[in-house]
Amino acid sequence: MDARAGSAATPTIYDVARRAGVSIASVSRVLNGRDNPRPATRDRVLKAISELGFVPDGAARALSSRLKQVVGVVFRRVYGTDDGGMFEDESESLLFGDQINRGIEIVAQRRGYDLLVSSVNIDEHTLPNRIMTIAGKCDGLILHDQVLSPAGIAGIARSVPVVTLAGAGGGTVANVRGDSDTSMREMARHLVQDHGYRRLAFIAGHADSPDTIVRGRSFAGEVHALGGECLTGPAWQGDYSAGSGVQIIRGLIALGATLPRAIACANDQTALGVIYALAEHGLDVPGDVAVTGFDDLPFARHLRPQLTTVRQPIQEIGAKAFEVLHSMITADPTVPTPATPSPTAPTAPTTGVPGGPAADFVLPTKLVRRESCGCPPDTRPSVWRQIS
Amino acid sequence: MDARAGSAATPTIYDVARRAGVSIASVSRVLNGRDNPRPATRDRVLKAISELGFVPDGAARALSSRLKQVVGVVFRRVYGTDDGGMFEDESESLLFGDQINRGIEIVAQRRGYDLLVSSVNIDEHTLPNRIMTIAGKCDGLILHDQVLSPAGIAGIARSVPVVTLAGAGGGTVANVRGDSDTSMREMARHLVQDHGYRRLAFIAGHADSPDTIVRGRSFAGEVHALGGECLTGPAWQGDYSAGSGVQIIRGLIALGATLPRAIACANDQTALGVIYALAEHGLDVPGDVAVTGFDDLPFARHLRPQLTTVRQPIQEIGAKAFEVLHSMITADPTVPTPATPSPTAPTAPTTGVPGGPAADFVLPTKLVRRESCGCPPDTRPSVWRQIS
DNA sequence: ACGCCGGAAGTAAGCGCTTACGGATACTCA
DNA sequence: TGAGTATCCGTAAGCGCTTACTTCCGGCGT
Repeated sequence: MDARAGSAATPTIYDVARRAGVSIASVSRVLNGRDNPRPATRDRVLKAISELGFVPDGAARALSSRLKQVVGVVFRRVYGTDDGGMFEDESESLLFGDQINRGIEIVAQRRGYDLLVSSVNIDEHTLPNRIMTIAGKCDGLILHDQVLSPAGIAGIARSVPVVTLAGAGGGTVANVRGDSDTSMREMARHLVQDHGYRRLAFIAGHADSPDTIVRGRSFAGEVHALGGECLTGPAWQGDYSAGSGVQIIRGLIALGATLPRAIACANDQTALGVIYALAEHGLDVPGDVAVTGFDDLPFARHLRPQLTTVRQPIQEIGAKAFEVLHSMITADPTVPTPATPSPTAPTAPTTGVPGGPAADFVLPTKLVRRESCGCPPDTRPSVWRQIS
Repeated sequence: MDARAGSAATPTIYDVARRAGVSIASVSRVLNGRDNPRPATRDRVLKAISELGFVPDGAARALSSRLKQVVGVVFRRVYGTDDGGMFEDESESLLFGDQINRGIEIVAQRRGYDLLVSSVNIDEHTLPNRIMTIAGKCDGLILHDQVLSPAGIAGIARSVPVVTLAGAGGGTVANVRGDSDTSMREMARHLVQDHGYRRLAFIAGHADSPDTIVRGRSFAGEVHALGGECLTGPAWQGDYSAGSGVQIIRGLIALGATLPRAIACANDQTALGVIYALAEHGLDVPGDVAVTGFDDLPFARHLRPQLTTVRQPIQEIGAKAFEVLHSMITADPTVPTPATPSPTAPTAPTTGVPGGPAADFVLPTKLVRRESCGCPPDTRPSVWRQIS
């Protein structure tokens, strides 16, 4: 009456049960560490499991328990501006986004979750489908910056909890980001007041990235407030890649433009490109032009000159994103959140209220002064050169 | 008779069917792009789907179709030797392994598969469980070097197709790796014949990593064959981290040992550490000691001196691993492979025979001569900090 | 006109688990 | 000793899909 007689196929819980002489319920119980089964039974089951090399099927488990223990992470496949070779690997090379993923993974693991990662090419025409497929395979989604339009995000947030990174948040989607505002203002003050630069510029990242918008606005705002001048606009539009930094500087120089005394970049990679292009033309950093970054990626302090930048708690951002998502997942018994986002202050406490309104979590950042802004080089033996 | 009346929960295929006035079978058919449903029907279904924001459940789909369209990737969480700070981020920073994952991901995506990534701490006591859980969530596993003992690998390979990276292969598990032998012999020849070095050394990676074993043996073998001397042994045992390179050199110098004229390292990161430690003691590379790496990670050519190393087709290795795994998955109708591995030549053709014996795929590598071996420098500018 | 045939759509049987329920069994205590 | 109670374990009903099989329907040949 039962075809489950064979032993050829990968073993199922039925095979284990038969072999151990118990019911599938008992097998399931020992599998899940329930304490009902008494030791003797448990041992027989365990024995059968190992003899058969049984591995419980995650799909069946997920279907039955309504929990996949998988979170999806979608990030953008980067194709930065091509500068002709020097940085071609840099763009495919794993930086900011990957560090965040690492942070997510480590925390997720502690909760028994695994990461389903997927990079997307933003102008892929099947994008909606791709994201849908991914959403179907996990309990929740973490979306990096610039992978989906706000409308698209809202759409898929109808069926799966979603946390965005450096996004806008709103609706039922939560958002986690570093505090760009405070630190970029501090950066402006440092450059204008401490170093006395009057003519500065800001190189932006992807045009519609919330982070770059805040960074640029805060920086320029503070510079102006201090009586300085801050160049921005199309000529200063980059895309977060080193290549874009190179192109912008080369373009400006080719046009015979007078460079500003200091250039703040939307991120470290752009700064890397800028410094490279400047060196190419014999310009000294910070002697002729000061340059700063944002993120404080590991390579920032190996650069020459060491890069002044803003440290973001990268892994913490990832960790926070997971925690927020996790609380949405466990608190989600299908009760759609009433919305009404509530921006939270830096070092924001967790939403707390399970199922409560989605929020915007902003983590503190920190200005790291090194050499590229004009500060004196660190003279301590380099081995001890810590992050201060 | 059916409780599926509510509309609060996330919609299922039943909700879509009801709304479109068709059966669930039809919905499923349009979902899977079958051509049966006629346009009119299809449109109604599509409409219902988008109105409901329906996302098919991956677990149910997987359970029913016996295919999850997910491959697991397990890699080791690296905690290299601590050198006191300078390279602390390097180890958590994403290098070789991540590049491979990227390669896997891109190819997997083309086949509709997603990646379930999981890092493991090798001395975690729940490791077997962790891996089992992961295995249960995917159709096949790609195991990076050093994540599981050969016995452990064989065990889980009983229930899921497995491909190892830079492993040993054998049994039913396939293996993919770069050709360390040919290129390390070439490296030895270059160092001994072209540069005339007679006294060299090889710094190994993790003791039981197949790759480092081959690298060391081939290098030393060729050096000896050419009449040179090659130091190896405990004093030259590293762990693939920059920190281990630093410690080894410091140790040697502290002991007052006479350094060899050239040091070949098991990978680029180790070389980075070695160069750093040498500079620390005022030794010039390659003037006093030549140093070489392996992998050709992006940073290798930004080092100063630029690193002579062996280029591995990193992303290709990942891509190949996926392709091999994929063919195992689709050819696996539960028929255990008869074993008998058949080593394949470089640029190995795919196993071909579905369900055929597992194999060892070795991809070609290439010696990249830059400055650290003593060759003349490339003239492009470098903004990367001199390691000193 | 009738029976056939082909394609569209529906019915229902699982896929391999978890778990609510309830039956057995073994203890406890009056 | 018998009822009451705790424990252990088995039965069976899904979870949300895919798909083999069946039904239905309209057009065809003769």
